[in-house]
Amino acid sequence: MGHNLKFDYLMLARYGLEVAPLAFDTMIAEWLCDPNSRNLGLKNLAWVRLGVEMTEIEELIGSGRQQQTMAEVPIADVTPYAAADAAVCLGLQPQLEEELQGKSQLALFHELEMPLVSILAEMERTGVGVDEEFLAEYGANLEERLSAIEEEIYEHVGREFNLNSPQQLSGVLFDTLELDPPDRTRKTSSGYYSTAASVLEEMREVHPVVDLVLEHREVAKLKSTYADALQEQIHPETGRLHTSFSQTGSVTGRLASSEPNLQNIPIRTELGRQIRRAFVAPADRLLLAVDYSQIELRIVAHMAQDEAMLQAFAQDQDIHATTAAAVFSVELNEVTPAMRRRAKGVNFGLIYGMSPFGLTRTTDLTLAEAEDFVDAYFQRFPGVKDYLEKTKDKARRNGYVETLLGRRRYFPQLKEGGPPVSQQARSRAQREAVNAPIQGTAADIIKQAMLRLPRTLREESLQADMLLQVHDELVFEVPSDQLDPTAELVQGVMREAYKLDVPLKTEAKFGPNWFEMQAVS
DNA sequence: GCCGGTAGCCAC
DNA sequence: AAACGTGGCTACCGGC
Repeated sequence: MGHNLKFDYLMLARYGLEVAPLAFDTMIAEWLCDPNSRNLGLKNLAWVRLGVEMTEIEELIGSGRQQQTMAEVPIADVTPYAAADAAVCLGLQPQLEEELQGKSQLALFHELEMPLVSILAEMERTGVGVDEEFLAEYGANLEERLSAIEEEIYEHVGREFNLNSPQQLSGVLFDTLELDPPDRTRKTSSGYYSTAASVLEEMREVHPVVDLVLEHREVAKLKSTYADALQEQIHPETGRLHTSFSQTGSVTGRLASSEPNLQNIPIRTELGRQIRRAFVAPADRLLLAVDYSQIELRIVAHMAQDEAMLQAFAQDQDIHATTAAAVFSVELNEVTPAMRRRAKGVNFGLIYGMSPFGLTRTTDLTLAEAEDFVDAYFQRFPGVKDYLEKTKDKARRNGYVETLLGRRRYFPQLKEGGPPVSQQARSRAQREAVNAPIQGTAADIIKQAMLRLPRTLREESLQADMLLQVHDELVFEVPSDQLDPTAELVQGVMREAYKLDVPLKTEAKFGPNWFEMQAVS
C-alpha cells in the first residue's frame, strides 16, 4: 500500500493536507484532456505548461535523491519540493478546467472520475484475502515440475543452458539441435529465430524437447509471476493483497492494476487457474464475482443500431451462434461447433478493428476464406459496416473518437491535414480508433456501476465489500448469509448502470475462493 | 547496482 | 511470426 498514491492522498486529505488531492485532480484532468500524454509525467508537463525552464525545476526540486522514498527524505529537504508541487498544480487548475470544458470532458471529470477516486481507494485499502500456505505449496509443486523438465531437456540437448533466455534457447533449438524453423519464422531484432509459443506450437512433432520447452514456459511463468510474486506482496499487517488501481494508465478509459496486477490472474489453463484457490474469503464470508456478458458486442449493437444484432440480443440469443447462422446461411440449430468458433473469432476481430489478414492469425481460416467471411459478415450486419465507416470518418473529420459518455481519444495522425504517417501506422491508428469507443464505453459503464454500488449496498444494510474490478467483472466479499440479496442488488445496479438499446446481461458466481465458484441460483 | 530495451506471456 | 484492441510483469542482457 505504500506505493498507493490514491490511498496516500486520501489519508493526507483526512489529516487536512489538501495539497496531495489537488495533485491527483490535476493528474486526472491532464489525462482526460490527453490520455496519450501519460508518459510525459505530470510534473514535467505541469512545469512546461506554466512556462518554467527545466533548469529552474531542478533548482526547485533538487536532484539525486531518486533512490530514496519520500519517507526517507528529511522534512526540510522535501518541503520545497512539496510546496513547488502544490504550486504547479494550483497554477495549472484554471488552464485544465478550461481545456476540459473545451473538450466537453468536464462532466466526465467531476461526475465520474473524481467521485471514483475514493471508491477505488477504499477497494485498495480493503485488499483481497490470500492463502499464503496454498501459494507456498503451489509454488513448491511448480518448482519440482520445473526441475524435472529441465533435467529432461538437458538430457536431450546434451548440455545445460539457461532455459529462461530466449536467445540461448534459440541457439539450442536451431543450431545445436539443427531443427528447422517453420516457414516465415521471424528473426528477432537481436538476430535470432523467435522462440515464441506460436512458433514452438508448429514444431511440436519435430523434436520431443519442444513440448518440454512449452511446458517449462507455462510453469515458469506461473511460478515467477504469480506463486512467488504474490507471496512477496502480501501486506505484513493485513495479511491481504492490496493492488493499486490506476485511473490514468490506459488510453481508452479502462483502469489498470499494478503491484500486484490483479487483473491478469490466470484462468485459461487448468494449472494456471489453480492460482485462484489462493484468493479466499474469510470464515463466514464468500467471494461473489459478477461479470457483464458480452458487454462489448452489446455496445457495438447499440452504437451501430444494427437490426440483426439488436434483435439477437433482445432475444437473448447465443451471439456467436447467431453470427455463425447468419454468415453460413444456416438455421440456428444447424450451427456446428466449428462454425460457431469461426464466428466467435470474427466477433472478437470486430471489436479490435479487424482486417481479413488479422483474422488468419487467431482463427484457422486462410486469407481467402477470411476475406469471404468478412464480406458475408458485413452483408448480414450492414449496420456494423456503416458504423465502422462512420467511426473512421469521424476520426478523419474531427481528429478524435468518443465513447457514449463523451470520453475522447485523439488521433491527430488520422485528421485530415494532420501529420503524414505510413500506411502501416495509419491502419494501426484506424484499428485503435474503432476499438477505443467500444472498449471505452464498457469502461464508462462499469465505472458508473462502481460509483453507485457501495452506497446502494449500505442503504440496503448489506455488508459486502467491493474488492476488485477486472474490466467487465466486479469481485466482492460478502457475509455468507447475505449472498442472495447482495447478488440481486449488485446485478441490478450493473444492469441499470447505463441504458442501452439492448439489455445488459450479468452472470453471478460465488464460492469460498476464486477457483471454486458456482452460479448464484 | 540501476536503467532501459527486448522477448515473451498473463488477463479482458 | 504475422496488420485485430487495452494493459502489467518477469527474465535476460547490454550499457552506464
